[in-house]
Amino acid sequence: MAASEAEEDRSAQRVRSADVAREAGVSRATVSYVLNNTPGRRISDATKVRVLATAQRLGHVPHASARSLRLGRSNVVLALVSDFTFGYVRDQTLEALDTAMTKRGYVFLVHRYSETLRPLAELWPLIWPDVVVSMAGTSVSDALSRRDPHTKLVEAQPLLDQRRAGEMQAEYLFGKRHRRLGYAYPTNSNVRSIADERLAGTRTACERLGLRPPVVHSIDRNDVGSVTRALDSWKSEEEPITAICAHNDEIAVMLSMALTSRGLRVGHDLAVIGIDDIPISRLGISTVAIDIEQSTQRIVEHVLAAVENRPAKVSRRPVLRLVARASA
Amino acid sequence: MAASEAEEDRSAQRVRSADVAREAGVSRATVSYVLNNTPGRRISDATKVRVLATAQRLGHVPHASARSLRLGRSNVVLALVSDFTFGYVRDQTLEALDTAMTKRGYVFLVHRYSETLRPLAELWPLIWPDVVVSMAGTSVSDALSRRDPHTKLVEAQPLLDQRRAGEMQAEYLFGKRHRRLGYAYPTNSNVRSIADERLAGTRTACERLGLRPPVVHSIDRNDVGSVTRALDSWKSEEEPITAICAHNDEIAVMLSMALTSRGLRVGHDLAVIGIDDIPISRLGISTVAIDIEQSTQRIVEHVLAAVENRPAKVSRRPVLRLVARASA
DNA sequence: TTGTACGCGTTATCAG
DNA sequence: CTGATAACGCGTACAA
Repeated sequence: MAASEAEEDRSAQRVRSADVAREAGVSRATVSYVLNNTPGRRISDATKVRVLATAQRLGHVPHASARSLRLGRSNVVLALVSDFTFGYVRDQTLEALDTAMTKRGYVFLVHRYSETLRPLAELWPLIWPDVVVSMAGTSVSDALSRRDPHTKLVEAQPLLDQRRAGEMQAEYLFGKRHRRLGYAYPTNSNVRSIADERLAGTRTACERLGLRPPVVHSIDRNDVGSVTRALDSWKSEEEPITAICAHNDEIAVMLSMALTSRGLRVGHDLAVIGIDDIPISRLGISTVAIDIEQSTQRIVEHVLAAVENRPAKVSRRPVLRLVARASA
Repeated sequence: MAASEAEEDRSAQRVRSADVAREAGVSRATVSYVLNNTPGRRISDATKVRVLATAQRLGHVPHASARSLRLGRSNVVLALVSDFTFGYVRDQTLEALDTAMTKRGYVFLVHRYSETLRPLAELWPLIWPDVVVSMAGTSVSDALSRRDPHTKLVEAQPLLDQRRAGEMQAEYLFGKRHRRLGYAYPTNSNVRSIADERLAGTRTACERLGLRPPVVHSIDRNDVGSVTRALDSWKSEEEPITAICAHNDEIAVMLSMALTSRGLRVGHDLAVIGIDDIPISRLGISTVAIDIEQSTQRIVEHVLAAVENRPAKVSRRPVLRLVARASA
C-alpha cells in the first residue's frame, strides 16, 4: 500500500535534473551543461545526445524557481499595465510582444500594477523579471531604475508620438473649413498621460492655425450620460462648434452613436475624428491611424535590445496616417 | 575604489532574511517564524516586534523563488487567457479577481496560453501557480488536472449560462413579433466555445418557439467587409429576416453602425440585439445584460474556495437580464 | 529559540 | 578534452 502510494506520488512528482542524470548515467553537472549548451564547456556528442534524449523521454523541465534562485534572474518578461481595459492597439502590441518573447524562451506575463495595491518595491522580489515593459504610462521609470540596475525597463508610451496625433486631428479639421473645435477627453485616469499629450497636440495645432482653444468636455466610457451632456454643452456654445476631436476611436464611435440616436448625422450635423483606426471605425469614422505593424515592431525591437544588452535600432518611419471617412 | 563599488553593490543588493536576523540579533529561523506567523510556534512579543521592525527598516522582502523552491508552490494566481482582446466583461472580471487575490497576498498574473506556442507541460514548471483561472474557454482542464494534483483549477466559463443568454435573445425577439431571425456569429476562434453555446441557446429557443433555425453569418471584428456581406446575405433571403441576434454587443454595435452608414435605421429597418450590456450599447442597443457584480463575485468565490481548499458556495441568483432599447 | 538539512539547478574547481 | 564533486542562492521547518 505504502509502496504503491509512494510510487504514485513519485510519478506525479516533477522530474528533476538528478533523475535525468541518473537515468543517463552522468552527473547533474553534465545534464546542466548539455541542457544549457553552456559556452566554454565541451561535451562529447554521444553524451549530449544521450542526455537530451533522456530529458525528453522523462519530460524534464527545469524548475524555474531553482534556476531563478541561483541566477538571480527569472527568464520573465513582465508587462505592467494600469488597467485590464485594453484597447485595440494595446491588444495588438501585447500579442506581438508575447509571441516574440515566447519564441525566444521567455515567459511573458501581464500584471496590473498599482502602487497603492502593491508597491513596486514589493512586486520586485516576487518576480525578479529580466525585462519590464511598462504600458502603464505612469512614471514607473524612477521607482524602477534605482531599484535594480540589472533589470531593464522599456517604456512603451514614448515610442509613439501621441502629441502629433492630436495635431493631425486639428489640422485635418481645419483643412475641412472647421474653425471652432470641441475636444472629447477621457475621464479614465489610467490613460491620462496619453490623453494629455494628445490634447496638448490639438491645442498646439489650434494655436498655430489661429483657432481658439478647443472646448474640452470629459467622456466617461462607462457613462453614456457624459456623452449626452457633452453634446449638449457643445451645442450651447455661442460660437458654434462644428467638429470634435475625440481622444480615441472608441469615444468617436460613442459620439457617433449618440448623434444617431438623436436623429442627427455624424459628418453632417457634427464632424468627428478619432485616433487609432480600430476596426469598427472603418464603418465611417475619420481617424488618425496608427500603423500597428510599425509601432508594434518598434516596441518589440526595444524590448529585444534591452534583453540583448544593446542599443535599440531606432526606426523613424512614420507611424501615423490620416484616414478620411464619412464622419469628418 | 573597489571598496566603494562593493559598498554600492551591497546597497543595491537585496536584503536577505539573514540580514534581518543578524541586525535583530536572532536566528534566521526566528525571522522566518515571525514573518510567516507560523502556527504552532510561540515567539515572545518582544522579539516579534523587534524582528518586524528590523525587517521593515531594512526593507526586507522574501525572495519568492527561494520560498517557492522550498514550498513547492509559488503564491501565484495565474489567469490563462487565449487572447489579449478582452471584452468589457472579461476586463471587469480580471480586475475584480486581481484586487481580491492581491489583497490576500497573492500575485495575480495574466498569461496568454497557447498550446502550440508553449504547451501546458512546459508552462507548468515555470510558474507552479497555486491556482489557475482558465478564461481561455478551451479544455485546459484535462491537460491540467492530471499534471499536478496540488494545483487548483477554476474554469471561468461554465460559471455563466451562455446558452441561456442566447435563448433570451430569441425569446425577446419572438415576443416582438419577429418570426425569422439572423445570427451574427464571431469568426474569432478564441471565443468559439462561448459563441457555440450562445448560438446553441438561440437555436434551441427557435425550435421550441416553432421558428426556423436562425440564418447564421460570420462577423470578423477586424474586417468590416464581413458586416456588409452579412447584411447583404440576410437581405437577399427569400423569406425576409427582420431581426438579428448578435454574439455580443460589440458585433451588435458594428451592425448598427453599418446600417447607419447605409442610411438605414437600426430597430426600424432591422432589429438587433446583443449580449453583455457594454457601456456603448446603452446608446440604444437592446441586449442581454450580464450582472457584472454577480458574475464577478461568483468567480472570485470559486477561486477563493480553491485557494482555501473548501467547496465553493454556489449562488444561484440570476445573472442575466434582458434590457430593451431602441434597436429591437 | 536555534542549528541545520532541504528544495533544485548552476558553475567554479578538480580529477581522469 | 571530458566529466565529476561540491558549494551556493534563500527561505522553511524539523529536531534539538
